[in-house]
Amino acid sequence: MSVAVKRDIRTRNPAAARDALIAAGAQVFNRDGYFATNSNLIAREAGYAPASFYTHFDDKRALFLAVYERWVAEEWDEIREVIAGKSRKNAVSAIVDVVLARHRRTRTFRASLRALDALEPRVREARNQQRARQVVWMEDFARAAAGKAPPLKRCVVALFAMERLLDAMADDDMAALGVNERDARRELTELLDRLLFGNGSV
Amino acid sequence: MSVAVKRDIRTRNPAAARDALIAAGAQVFNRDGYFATNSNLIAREAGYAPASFYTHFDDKRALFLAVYERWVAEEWDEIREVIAGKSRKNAVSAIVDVVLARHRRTRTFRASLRALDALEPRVREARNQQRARQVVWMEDFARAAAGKAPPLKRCVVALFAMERLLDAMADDDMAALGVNERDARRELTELLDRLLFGNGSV
Amino acid sequence: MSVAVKRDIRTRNPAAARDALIAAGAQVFNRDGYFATNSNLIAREAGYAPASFYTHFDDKRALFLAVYERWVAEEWDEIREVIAGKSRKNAVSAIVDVVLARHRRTRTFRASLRALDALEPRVREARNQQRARQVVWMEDFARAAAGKAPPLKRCVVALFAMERLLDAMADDDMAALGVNERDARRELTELLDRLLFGNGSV
Amino acid sequence: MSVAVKRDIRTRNPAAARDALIAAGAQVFNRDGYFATNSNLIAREAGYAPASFYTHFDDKRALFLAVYERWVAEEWDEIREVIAGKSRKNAVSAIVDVVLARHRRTRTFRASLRALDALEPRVREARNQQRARQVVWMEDFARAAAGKAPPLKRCVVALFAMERLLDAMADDDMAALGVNERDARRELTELLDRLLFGNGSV
DNA sequence: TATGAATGAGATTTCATTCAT
DNA sequence: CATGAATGAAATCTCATTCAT
Repeated sequence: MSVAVKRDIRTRNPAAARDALIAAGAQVFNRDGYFATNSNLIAREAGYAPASFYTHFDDKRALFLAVYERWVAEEWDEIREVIAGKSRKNAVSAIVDVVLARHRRTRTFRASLRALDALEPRVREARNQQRARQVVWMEDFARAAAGKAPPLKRCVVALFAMERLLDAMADDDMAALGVNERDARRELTELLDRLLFGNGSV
Repeated sequence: MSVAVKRDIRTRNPAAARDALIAAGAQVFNRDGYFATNSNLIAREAGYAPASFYTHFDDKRALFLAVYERWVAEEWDEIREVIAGKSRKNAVSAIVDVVLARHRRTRTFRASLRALDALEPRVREARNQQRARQVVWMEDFARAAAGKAPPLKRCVVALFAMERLLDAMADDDMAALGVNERDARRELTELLDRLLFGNGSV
Repeated sequence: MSVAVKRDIRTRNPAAARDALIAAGAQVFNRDGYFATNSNLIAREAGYAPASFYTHFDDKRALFLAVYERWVAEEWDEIREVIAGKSRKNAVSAIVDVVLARHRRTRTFRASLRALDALEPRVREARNQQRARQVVWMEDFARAAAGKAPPLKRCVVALFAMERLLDAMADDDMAALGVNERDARRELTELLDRLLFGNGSV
Repeated sequence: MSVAVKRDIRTRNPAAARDALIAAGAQVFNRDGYFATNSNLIAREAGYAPASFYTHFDDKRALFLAVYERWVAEEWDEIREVIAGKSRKNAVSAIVDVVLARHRRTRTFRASLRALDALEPRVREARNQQRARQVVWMEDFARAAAGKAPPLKRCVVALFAMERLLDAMADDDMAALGVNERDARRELTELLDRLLFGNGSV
């Protein structure tokens, strides 16, 4: 039986169980949203009994944190992969492509993330740590491109603006206001360029 | 008895009941968050029985929508009041003051709003309608100030950027990344100025 | 249907519901013991849904306290009733009869009581308040019988000794050690007499 | 590693494992109470896995019994040790000292004991066997002191009274009723004296 | 004998919603 | 319109016990 086979692989392999729960969590959080689901369902989707959830995570919140961490790691991986060997200009465009596609695939997950950001201090911390990493990366990128990095405050402002604009594009809020994606992308690129390099051309 | 008096006023006065429920909802959503509260509790805080909630609202979601609408209306009122008789330059600064203060007072409410934005289509629609109004206002403001309005796409981008930056300031995410409020405000103002008027000085 | 009739009587009568829950609790605590039962079951036995339990009591512990209070009140009532019009000597004997019979009917309940005494501060307090009342009663009784009351410390000692001896008799621990009830009663009476009146005859 | 050493000693040493479980049980029952703990936790505190518990005991109840037996044995040991070479009068006082101190150290354990007494027939039996031994000891003691033993019924009554009074003192129930320890001890001693030797002086 | 992992069964509790008055 | 009471449905979490190694 397939169930038996499945069990054979996973049983007594806690790392695989954790993994399966994180994968199921990612899927379910992104399908139903954090608040519209529960640990029982996620455990079942991962192929475990409800009680087994608690062998690996303290509660739903803890699983969400793990899912978020994996989500972030995957984003960095994807970005690293896609910019390898690309020119600066093409790199920016490729990053926007990648992130926008990811955002579109994880719309409901991101909504939960935004909600938990304000509700769960641990999520907040994790997000701000992630942003700090992004700011450093931005500074390095700008330095490599223009010889010197813009002031921290400008990078941070650029980061938050970009965060919201990518969300708005991925969630079709831009479109709802009558701005098509091509224009939105161009405006975003220009904005980043101005902020990070202090001029209007890429 | 005061309770009796209270009842006398409210009983058989559906508008007052609706009002009281919206006020209680605003308070509770901002204190406990949308997901951590329930219609029974809100009804009680408004001075009504749980069942009475359903006389006025279909469910918690419907109440949230009404609270959001009132929240938006209050913001416009506050802004209108504060910019009356101010110069353009002072108006922008005053608006930031007012919105930032409001944001700080309604931090948990806004978190729920961001979450519901993605979870409840009706909330999404309401927010985008509100944004459409804001864009029109921005265009008018820019036109009055500079003779001509920037293209729609630029206004929309400015709006989303401002939305996120004000949230980040009010929620202390800027501070968490090492940017103090004064700098953040200056960067925000400059950014808006560049986007709406195409230059770097206010 | 009898269920419908039952509902008709109880529905929308919170005092009756509370009452029914206390009665069911008394029965179930005495049948299964506090730790071997649960609020769902008690609610069902009282004719209510599990959730209804929480309309009337915070938790199982709170119900236990209410059951204990009723149990104590009933004991005083029974004693009052039985000693009415009896001579001093006959009164003591009648009280022992009544208490012993009650103890035998409530053996498992008393076991839970002894356990909770140490586990739940509120139960402890309630029991010590009850003991304080009993001590006052003893002092009054001794004063009426012998002209003066014995010192408090002696009354308290007498109370605790009596408490344990009645428990031991009712629970057949005396019998297990080879002491029959008649002898046990005589020893108990003599002990009380010595303690309260300082001599060996009643 | 110390953990490895610990394992080396215990592994494949069922007696040591049993021992460790009883010791952990004694500690945990006295810290958290019988009903507020579980076999998984006790096994972990003993340094074993949850499943190992079942290699040595059928269930939590069986462990409790073993803990009780050890508790009783330790009491006899302590008493034997402390009365060695003491006069009769000093012996009684020393016993009260020892037992009171033990009771105070094992307050929560005793509470569980009193609860299980009525809930678990095996515990009941074990306690009554222990009481039978105590009665024999009392008879011997009285015989040695006064030439002849009091009747069984009197010894049994004395035992139960003493049992409760020592519990009440150790649990501060005496104090709660306004009787200080010194007075309580004097009353207890006098009571025993009267019961066992038929007079009022020690 | 020892164990890590897994789980069935179940207890506690919450809450949106209904219903009779 | 207002309501107190009641509850079905469900989510969270616990724990004794089993099983394969």
